[in-house]
Amino acid sequence: MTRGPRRSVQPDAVLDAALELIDEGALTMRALAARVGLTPGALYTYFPDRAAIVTAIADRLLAEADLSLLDDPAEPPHRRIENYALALREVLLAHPAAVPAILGAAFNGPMALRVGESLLRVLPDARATYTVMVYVLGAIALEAADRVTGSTPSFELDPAEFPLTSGQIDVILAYNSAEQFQWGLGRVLSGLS
Amino acid sequence: MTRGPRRSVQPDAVLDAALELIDEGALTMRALAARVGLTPGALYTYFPDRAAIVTAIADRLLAEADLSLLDDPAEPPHRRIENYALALREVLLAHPAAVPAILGAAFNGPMALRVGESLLRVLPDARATYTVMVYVLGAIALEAADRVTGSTPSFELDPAEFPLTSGQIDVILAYNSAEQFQWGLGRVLSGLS
DNA sequence: ACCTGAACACCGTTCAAGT
DNA sequence: ACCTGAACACCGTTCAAGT
Repeated sequence: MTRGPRRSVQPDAVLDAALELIDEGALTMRALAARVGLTPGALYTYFPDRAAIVTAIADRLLAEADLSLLDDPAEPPHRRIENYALALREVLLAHPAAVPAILGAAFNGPMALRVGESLLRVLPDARATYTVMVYVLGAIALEAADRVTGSTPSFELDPAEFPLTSGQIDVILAYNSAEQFQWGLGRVLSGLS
Repeated sequence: MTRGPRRSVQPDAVLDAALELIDEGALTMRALAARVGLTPGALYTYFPDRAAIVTAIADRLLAEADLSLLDDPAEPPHRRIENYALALREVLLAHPAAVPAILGAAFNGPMALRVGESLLRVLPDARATYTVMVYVLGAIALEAADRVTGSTPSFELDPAEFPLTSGQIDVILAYNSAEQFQWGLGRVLSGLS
């Protein structure tokens, strides 16, 4: 039914290259065109503009986390959410520089709707579902920001001015861990019960 | 002690103009220079680069939320956090386009340390404090993203494919409200008790 | 120290023209 | 429809030269 290959590259290949460039630190139309062997102008046959490429990547990343984890009948509801949240964290933190775009397009893409619907199946109160999404996306966004900036920046910390912060500095430096992520999610879920 | 005015504009005036331009949708060094009556190159006497301007703005916005709300002895701990969180939300959502920068520089600026220390005074467990920050900043980031994109985009929603989403569409459209923000924060805090 | 003018090395996007 | 080549209207940053 589909016509033969008229384009020299597949749209998915363009998105692959675009994600690579984001991971490398800078996505530009010119670099993207060069990577797929095209002229910059030719990209506008594939996507209307740069923003469309970014939101397409956001939706594709969202699709990489296994949504069926939320429907696993072998697990209790809270654990299903935990499993999916951890999977999503893994997928998104593999591409920290792409995370801001995901936050930006969080509820626009088709995949976001599917995630929301699946979450509602296990946590039927929409307010509770939204609270979970806020926690999960917020934690991932903060971790991602930390990774792109280059982790914690030398930390000039005066113990006299910041006694409590200094006293728990070991915990604070461990903020960005799956353990802290999971601990907080557990507290959030318990507060929603 | 300080010398007389050698510069034609104050650094704070540069930041004011920069925030204006962010609010208007695009901060460029050239537009910023024009607004304060300088040549683009002259800006590099004030700030080393564009990124420094953005993080300075982030820290200044963070400073606008009244931190003393966290130490108000007339209020119980949870309500102090609620009051501060609502104040911060108000300050940041007044400049939604600047919010991503705040997320990015969340823990680097001097003001962020002060916020953290104050939070630890009312919620002494660093893990709990971080969980609250994740919720608060996550909620603000999602609301801000929604505002810059231009609120909810026409919403093509098939009730057959997304029955639960459709059934609570009224709640979902009210996601971005101080009420939802406060409700979720209450649940988070109760989970942390 | 502060500022200008001019340059350097880039951007995203458009569009006539070719196939 | 897809693609090239070239242009348009921008960027951030640097730097000699002036005050």
